[in-house]
Amino acid sequence: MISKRLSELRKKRQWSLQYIADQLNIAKSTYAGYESGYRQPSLEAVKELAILFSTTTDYLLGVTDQEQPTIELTNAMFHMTVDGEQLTEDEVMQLVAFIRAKRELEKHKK
Amino acid sequence: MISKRLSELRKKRQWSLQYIADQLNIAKSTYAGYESGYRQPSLEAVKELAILFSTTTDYLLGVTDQEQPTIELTNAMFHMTVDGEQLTEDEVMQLVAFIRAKRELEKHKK
DNA sequence: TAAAATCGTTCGCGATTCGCGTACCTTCAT
DNA sequence: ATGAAGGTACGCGAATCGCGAACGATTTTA
Repeated sequence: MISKRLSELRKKRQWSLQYIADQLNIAKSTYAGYESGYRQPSLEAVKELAILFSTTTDYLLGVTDQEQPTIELTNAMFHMTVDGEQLTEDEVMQLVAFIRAKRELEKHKK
Repeated sequence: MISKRLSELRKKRQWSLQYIADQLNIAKSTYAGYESGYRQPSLEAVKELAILFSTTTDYLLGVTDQEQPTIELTNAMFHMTVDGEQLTEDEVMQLVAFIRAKRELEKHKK
């Protein structure tokens, strides 16, 4: 799974094997092994690859299928900030109400 | 890092080493090795542990320090939904404006 | 156009690390 | 006392790692 993900991400960015190997300070053949599935990267390497590709380790490992996480606002089991300041539960609910009202309005416009 | 995280999460849930080993179908000593730092779990094990603990692999690996992800709304590099429906970039910006205005108002109330 | 560089792939080697069973020590309930 | 359960530590064989080297195919440079 991770081999597929790495291959996709690298090609999308048009990076070479050597470039990534240099970023992680490993041999080209080592990284090539990750993509071919011949080798498994160390946990540390997985971590660095996620950062390099600006994605999450969950995506690389196949825990999730989305390169960037999708958040359902009505699910309050996560935290959000605006300008670095935490949103309260109330504020999240107000946001949801705001979006719903706005959509309702647009539906009637048509 | 992962050893520390695993140890914390397990103790918080008051689970035994044996229980987790059973869930992952590995030996107790194997999982114990993960917590002591004597061994590193396979990528597959990391994946399963994240699911078992209801957290993310990013947290286990120390990419992030939050058990549940925190999202900065002004960073538009992620996706959000309300009632399963994707928010547009415009809508996200409106939300941010809404929160900022609300906070400004509250600041003046005091 | 010839030479050199870059790219991706594969393989063997030595070294490292894995997963398991086992043994050991505590604590607690029988 | 005895046994079950939790946690820790270690040796062993097996599996896997990371690296350098070699290769053919393109692309770039001289």
